[in-house]
Amino acid sequence: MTAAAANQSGRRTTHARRTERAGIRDVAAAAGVSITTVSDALNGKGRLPDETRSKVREVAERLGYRPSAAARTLRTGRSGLIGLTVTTYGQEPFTFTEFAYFAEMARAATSAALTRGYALVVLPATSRHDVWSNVALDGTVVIDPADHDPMVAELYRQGLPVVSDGKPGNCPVTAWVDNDHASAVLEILDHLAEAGARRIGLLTGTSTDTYTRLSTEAYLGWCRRVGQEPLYEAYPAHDPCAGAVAADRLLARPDRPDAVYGLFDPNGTDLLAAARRYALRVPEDLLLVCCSESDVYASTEPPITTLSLQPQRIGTTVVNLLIDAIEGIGSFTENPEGQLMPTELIVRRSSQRRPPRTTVSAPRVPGEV
Amino acid sequence: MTAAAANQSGRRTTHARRTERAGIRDVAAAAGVSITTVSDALNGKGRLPDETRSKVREVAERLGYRPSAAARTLRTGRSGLIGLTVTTYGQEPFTFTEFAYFAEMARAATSAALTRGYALVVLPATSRHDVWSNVALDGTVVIDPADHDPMVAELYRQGLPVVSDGKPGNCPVTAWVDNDHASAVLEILDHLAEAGARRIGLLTGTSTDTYTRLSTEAYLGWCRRVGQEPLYEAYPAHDPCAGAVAADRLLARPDRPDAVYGLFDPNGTDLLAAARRYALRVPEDLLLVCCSESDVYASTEPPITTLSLQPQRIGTTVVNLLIDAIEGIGSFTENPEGQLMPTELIVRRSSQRRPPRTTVSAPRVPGEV
DNA sequence: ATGAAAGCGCTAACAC
DNA sequence: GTGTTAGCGCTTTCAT
Repeated sequence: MTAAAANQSGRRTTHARRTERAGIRDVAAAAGVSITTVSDALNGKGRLPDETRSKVREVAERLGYRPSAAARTLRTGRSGLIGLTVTTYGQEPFTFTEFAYFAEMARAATSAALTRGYALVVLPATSRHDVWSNVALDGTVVIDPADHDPMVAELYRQGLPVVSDGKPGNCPVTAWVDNDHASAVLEILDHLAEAGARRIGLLTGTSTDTYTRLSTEAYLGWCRRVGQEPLYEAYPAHDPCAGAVAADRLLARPDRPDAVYGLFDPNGTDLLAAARRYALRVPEDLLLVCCSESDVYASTEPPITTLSLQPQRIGTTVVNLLIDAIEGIGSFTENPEGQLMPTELIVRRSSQRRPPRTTVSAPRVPGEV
Repeated sequence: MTAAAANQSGRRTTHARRTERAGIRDVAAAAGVSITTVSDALNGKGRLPDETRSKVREVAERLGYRPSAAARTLRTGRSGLIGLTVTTYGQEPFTFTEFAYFAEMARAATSAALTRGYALVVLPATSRHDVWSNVALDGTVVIDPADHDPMVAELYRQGLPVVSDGKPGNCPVTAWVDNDHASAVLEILDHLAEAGARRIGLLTGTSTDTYTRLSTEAYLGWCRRVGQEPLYEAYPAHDPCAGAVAADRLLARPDRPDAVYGLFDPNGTDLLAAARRYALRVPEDLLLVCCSESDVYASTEPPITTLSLQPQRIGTTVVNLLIDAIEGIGSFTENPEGQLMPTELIVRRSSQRRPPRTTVSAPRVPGEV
């Protein structure tokens, strides 16, 4: 045993081993090497003979040694943690996963982070300040930042990379990713018009996030262009009851639309229920499209056409951009890189006046099995 | 300026200020106090005059000082981070939020953690080992641990508190929470029998988790008791397509059930679709109940009776138990505390042969508005 | 090829 | 009341 090892273990014992877990010094002492060698052996660094390396590994294993993440973080300045900040709607406590979009996006983001060796922490923008300051982040994903988002500004000041889901209004993000919401809406409106709609209504939200704003603007622009009177109802998107009421109101109007596009997830079922109340057949009397990530719409009666924003893709991309920024040495550009991701229109019966010929086999009935 | 301050700032400058951010020493120097005073002032500790306290706060604010979470964690042994481990089903990459149950549970857990000043990290049990060892956790919530779960054993060895969602088979958890799955199933079967069902079928899973096992056993026991031939189809619960097929198969049997309980979320819509294919009216020809947290079943045609496992409640409870264990000084008991949480049966039309009198107003029709 | 020593930035014990 | 000092457990530079 070297003098150093004796010294170290001596110090340990005098402190009456207040920690149960083995530390790097214990491993070094047990293996008869220095802590440097242990560190290098375990991290695959330095130029040690394979013999030493495996010896150290074996001893570490035997002692059940687990390096301290805290110490490593302090020393290297990297925590391996990235934040996911969800803008909470209204005064709701925490609406994460309220919409399937967030749930899917968060899942993909978590998954992508893990693949690259990072863990992901969900931290609502409105969290207690002490929570934010208590967790060491290497960077943050921000969903739909506000125009002059103070939190993004603060993160920027701290020198942390920030990537946003949703084109940022006026804040210093490293990169951003978004759908082309305007195009998506126009595609849907054209699709409905082609299916015979003459008066297309919109179920939209009252909040001012980019998605709602861009989509509504695109709708209004389209109406202006084709000379249709806008027919829409807006409601606070975070309130599911309000959504059902708004759907009902839209179909109760004297100038009732013959097609509706709903911007939020549960609008499809709400509109379907409302249509039933007014004895409107879908798609004969009313064409329906809804923006949603849920596959329940594949088996409603009738199945409802949906627009998917592909949150998995966005979540994955956003995280990878962030980790690139973290690992790439200061790729801070004054003008952030932005990229638009495609959406996917899944056409089902609710938006087609006459069902197209498909290759799908006819529904089985008993006896035909 | 004290000698110490001069010395500190001197050291800083010689290092050519490699960090941009202000440290505690900078604040101390600028405020003309020692770093201890800064620490105490900012953390509300020690016995400082309010004057000093506010002075330090002001200086810290002016300098944009943010304490280093990494250093604090290393020093105090507390990271303020708790893990949420999701058992992934089969070979699927990461099924978190696949079922609304997980999504809801995770949301509630995150929220509860934040309320108590902790952040939550989602870490699948199968994550790369380096991710696990890279994040300093104060404790972990484990969803549905396996019988002799190696991960739980490892966490226990590390001295970390573990609380499980789902009664643990044989592993050392600090506490656990679960629903009374057996009772819930019996309640549903009785409910269906009361509504006139003579042959109740079950849509169940092939995996061996506690939920599936207990529920299926309860069903089989009930059948034995009332003398009904068991009628069930099992499928890998993580595969939505398999669910639709299994639903179809169950209704295609020559000994077709006149009521079905589905253990997993999308079974309701699948069964409804299958019923339509076989021209079965719900609830007249087929009674339906499904275990789900989704409210789409309130507006299907007909609305479907669901069993809610109350994941929000479970998520909240589990996190609070964990944080209690973290903050309470070693409340490790040999026999972990377990508690059963109630489930909620939400009765809708799909499980009632004749609709009960309700106080709900009749659906509005145009003109009545 | 290996080891000694210097901190990372903070908190807490103790001295004044 | 306030300051000095000793580490928390690692990684890394530099010397050998």
